[in-house]
Amino acid sequence: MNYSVSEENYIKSIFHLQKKEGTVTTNELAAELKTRPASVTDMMKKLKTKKLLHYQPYKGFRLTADGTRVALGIIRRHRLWEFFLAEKLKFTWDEVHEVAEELEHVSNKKLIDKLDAYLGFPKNDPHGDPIPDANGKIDPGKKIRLPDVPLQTLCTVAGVRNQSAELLELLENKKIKIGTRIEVRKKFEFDQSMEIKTGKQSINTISHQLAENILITYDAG
Amino acid sequence: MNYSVSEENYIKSIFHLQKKEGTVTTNELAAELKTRPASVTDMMKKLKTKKLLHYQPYKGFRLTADGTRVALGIIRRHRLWEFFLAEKLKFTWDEVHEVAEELEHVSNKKLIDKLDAYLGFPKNDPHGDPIPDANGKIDPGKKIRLPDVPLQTLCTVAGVRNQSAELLELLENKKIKIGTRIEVRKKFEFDQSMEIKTGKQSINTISHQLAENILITYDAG
DNA sequence: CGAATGATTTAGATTTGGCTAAATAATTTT
DNA sequence: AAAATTATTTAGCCAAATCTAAATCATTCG
Repeated sequence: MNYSVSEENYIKSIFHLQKKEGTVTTNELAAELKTRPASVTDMMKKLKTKKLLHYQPYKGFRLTADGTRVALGIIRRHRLWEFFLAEKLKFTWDEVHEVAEELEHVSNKKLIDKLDAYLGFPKNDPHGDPIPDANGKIDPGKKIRLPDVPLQTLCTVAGVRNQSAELLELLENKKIKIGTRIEVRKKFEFDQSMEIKTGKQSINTISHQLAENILITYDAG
Repeated sequence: MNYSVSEENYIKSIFHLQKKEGTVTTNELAAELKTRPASVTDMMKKLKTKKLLHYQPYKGFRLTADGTRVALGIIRRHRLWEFFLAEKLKFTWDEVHEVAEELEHVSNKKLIDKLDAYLGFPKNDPHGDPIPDANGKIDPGKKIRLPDVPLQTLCTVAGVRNQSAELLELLENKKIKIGTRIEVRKKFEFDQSMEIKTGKQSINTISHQLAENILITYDAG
């Protein structure tokens, strides 16, 4: 139930990286944490035994539901402290991150919940990022249809507009499901089809009819 | 310039123990920190090389001026957070200590000075203990004459009421100087002489004339 | 396809803080 | 003053989190 500063930093980094990539590699994480790949492997084994991680050697990793819950707790603490530092202590918005990096590891739940109340249950930190509530829920952004997403912007599949077997079959074929990270690379004027990148690398072309039935949000958390 | 959580806890405990005893022993410190004497010895060696401690093997230890400065910084952080928790987050006074134990190790100076300002530069924490200012100074209690001190109460010699060679000779003989910890054990009605304990163990009898010329404070910090 | 390249893991060392057991110093008792 | 007791230190281990170097797996390119 309680994690070391080091474990928390790993969990947090994995959370942020997998938001961008879906799955995280050893080298990516080592670069992010300014440590060595060998150290990452050691920690991954440890986090796997704690059931916070899906991890197969050589295959990258992603957080389990438990891991995600832990990550959201850390992010909640970080962003609440950022809000406090900016709002109450008059730090400028570019100073808050560094200080919050230290404060976020104080994980007393009562402290954080009381801080939240004291601050008036803010929805966003000074950088505009959403603050998870005491249950780890992030106020979901509005769902919008894929054709309305700007180019080169990362977003996450949040739902579909109908449940027909035909649509689901197509989605399955294209490996698109709830939670898949999508970036629109090109929109073709001729037929309104679009080229999208899903997950880490696969490039796909989808029709306008399909795109219209895919709902996304910008911040799945 | 930056110390580990473990080092800080040792420094803080030594500070508090030596306030009571003048000098601190290995076993005392081990009991206080719920660790083993052997671990204490290891840490003492380390803190000595960092010049925070006066330490001769088998002879106990006390903080150097540097060590005291560090200790006051930790205590400042602890007590400011306690004040914040009670005053702003509505923790009860008996809950604040435990949470402040964690927050005190976040040692960003700007954070603490801004917190101090935000709180209105409080002089005492919710337990009534004095909060050192940004320079490590504690608002000194009033100096009072030794005969006015209640029995069995620890206090610290803060000055004398005259500078005569005769008085200084006597003080030297009784090993009483500025900073000496004193506790009054008995007061004899007959001649108003008193029995005092100085430092760790030595018991002394001093005359009323002498006692009247010794000034003390309750909290030397 | 198979070799080269790059990513990842294994093996072994280091640092920090802690532990136990044994040795030694200091103090107290007889 | 010698013996017994208590306090303290030394010696040798352990675990966490890191590192470097070497080995191994996976992929890509000629």
